[in-house]
Amino acid sequence: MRIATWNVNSLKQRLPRLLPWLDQRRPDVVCLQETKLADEAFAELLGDELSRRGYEVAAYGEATWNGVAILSRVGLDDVVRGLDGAPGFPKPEARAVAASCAGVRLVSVYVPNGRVPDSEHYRYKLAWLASLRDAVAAGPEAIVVCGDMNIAPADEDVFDPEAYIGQTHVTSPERAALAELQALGLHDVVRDRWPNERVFTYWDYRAGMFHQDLGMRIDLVLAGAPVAERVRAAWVDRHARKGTGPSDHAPVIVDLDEAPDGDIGPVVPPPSAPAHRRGGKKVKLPQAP
DNA sequence: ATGCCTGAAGGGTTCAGA
Repeated sequence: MRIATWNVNSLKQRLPRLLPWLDQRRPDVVCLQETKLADEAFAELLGDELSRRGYEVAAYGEATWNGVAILSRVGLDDVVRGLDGAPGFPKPEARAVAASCAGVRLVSVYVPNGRVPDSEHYRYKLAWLASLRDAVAAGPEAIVVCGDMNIAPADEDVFDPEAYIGQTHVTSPERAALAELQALGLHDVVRDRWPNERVFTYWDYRAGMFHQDLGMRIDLVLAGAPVAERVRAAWVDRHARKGTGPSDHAPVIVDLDEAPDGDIGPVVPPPSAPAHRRGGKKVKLPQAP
């Protein structure tokens, strides 16, 4: 079974990239973030295109901002929109949707950005993460939390740790919240597979950051033990960040062995690992206002 | 000068993103 997660930064704008990508990579389950579409608009925009490809859809969106979804062609049951008891800003935002697909509980999440440490937005982010932790703790072991965590788990996950000191995405409380989530038994399957590689999932659109490989790894696939032990491949699809009209995030793709009870999905070999070197030149970061 | 790109809303510009 092939699982993918992708922050598409507007489904409407990304349609010319999403559909060919679905046909090329043929994921069985796709977790999307930043769809920026209300559910009716989602269905109208790509309901037909997705059902033609065999996908069922669990969308949880709103106009303008946020929005998450799960696409599955291996079953889609017990859909839950939002997180129980999660804070809003001030109203609940469309940042989590869960569904069961071929025996795996999937949660597609778009964690609040946080903006500036100690701001209201930052406290909202930490409170939201606490709700996510509680939801995962109440869920099954065969769970995968996928999505844009808006946290770089370690200094190795940003292109220049010194430039990020004091910035959101790398602060201790954020990393501690992520560690709490992982302490429930979730494995960061991409880092586990590539412990010493330079691996990013997000590159700012500006200043040629992608082409210099100056990015961050903030989109994660966190798998419970029964799923993590089935991982056969876990990689970032950088190809999807190239060319015309890309999202600023690349998809993360994870292939699982068939489940013990015999779920069989397509098996496609991953591309060879990129020969990136560690390090990179320093670039001045955009400063908060 | 510096939010350098991109998307969205709404209005002739501003905010948000990480």
